[in-house]
Amino acid sequence: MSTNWFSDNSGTMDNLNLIFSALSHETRRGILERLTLGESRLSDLAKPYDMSQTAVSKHVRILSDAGLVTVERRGRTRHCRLNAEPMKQATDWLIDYQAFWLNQFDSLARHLTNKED
Amino acid sequence: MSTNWFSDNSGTMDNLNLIFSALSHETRRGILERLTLGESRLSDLAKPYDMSQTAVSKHVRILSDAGLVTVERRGRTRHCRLNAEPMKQATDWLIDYQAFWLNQFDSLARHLTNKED
DNA sequence: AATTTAAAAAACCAATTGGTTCACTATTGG
DNA sequence: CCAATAGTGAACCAATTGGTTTTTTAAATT
Repeated sequence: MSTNWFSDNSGTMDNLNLIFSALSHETRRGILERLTLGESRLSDLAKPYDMSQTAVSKHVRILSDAGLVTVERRGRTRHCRLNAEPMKQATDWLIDYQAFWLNQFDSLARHLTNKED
Repeated sequence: MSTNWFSDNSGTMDNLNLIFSALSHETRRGILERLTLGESRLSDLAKPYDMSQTAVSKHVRILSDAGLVTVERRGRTRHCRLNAEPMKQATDWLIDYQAFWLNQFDSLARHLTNKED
């Protein structure tokens, strides 16, 4: 697919892999949702979950690797906050994709209903 | 996160896991992009890729499990086509999420610029 | 009927994921 | 200084992923 109309060969594909992969786990989506309410310490982030803080820390790391969360060290605590800009890459892919698909669907619908082609 | 404003407890989370996970691999996004051009046999789908047809078949299976592709058996060939409706779930999550985030950002911006709060 | 073709199934493998526990490093507070 | 707190790092584990090759099934072709 290297010569497809969608490709850009600018390294954003790798980002998309990381971003979609990060979004594919419920815990991580939960963390992101939580962070829309405002910045949070790691330990606070971990509280609602029935898993070790170490596990949550790993999830945060994955979000951070995907660029979706930034972690600022402040004393002995880590403060996480959203960085939604990279998320836009994912949204854009989906929107573009849907545009193409809807277009195709419209063509099909036009064809089936014989309205204007 | 079971009592979060985002949750719906209606099983769509599992779908989101499958959908985002399916989207997190370049080959699978490539297949979807290819399918926006129209339906395709599995063997044709596999041609551009430097991997076995079995591997591509597995990718298609993952897309199919996520509901993004439907496979119709026609004689000895399998014909794949898009089913973009489930994709809307992913788009909706991202859009909703961005809305919340942008909202938060606006609040922050207002606060920082001291314009109206 | 025999051969080729399309695709899945099965068995296998290395690498990754998602979790654990335990040890360690800082940092804060008494 | 000492104890408690916040967090990471390392080692470990079972399950999953992404690929392979080989086998099998079923349909099309000759």
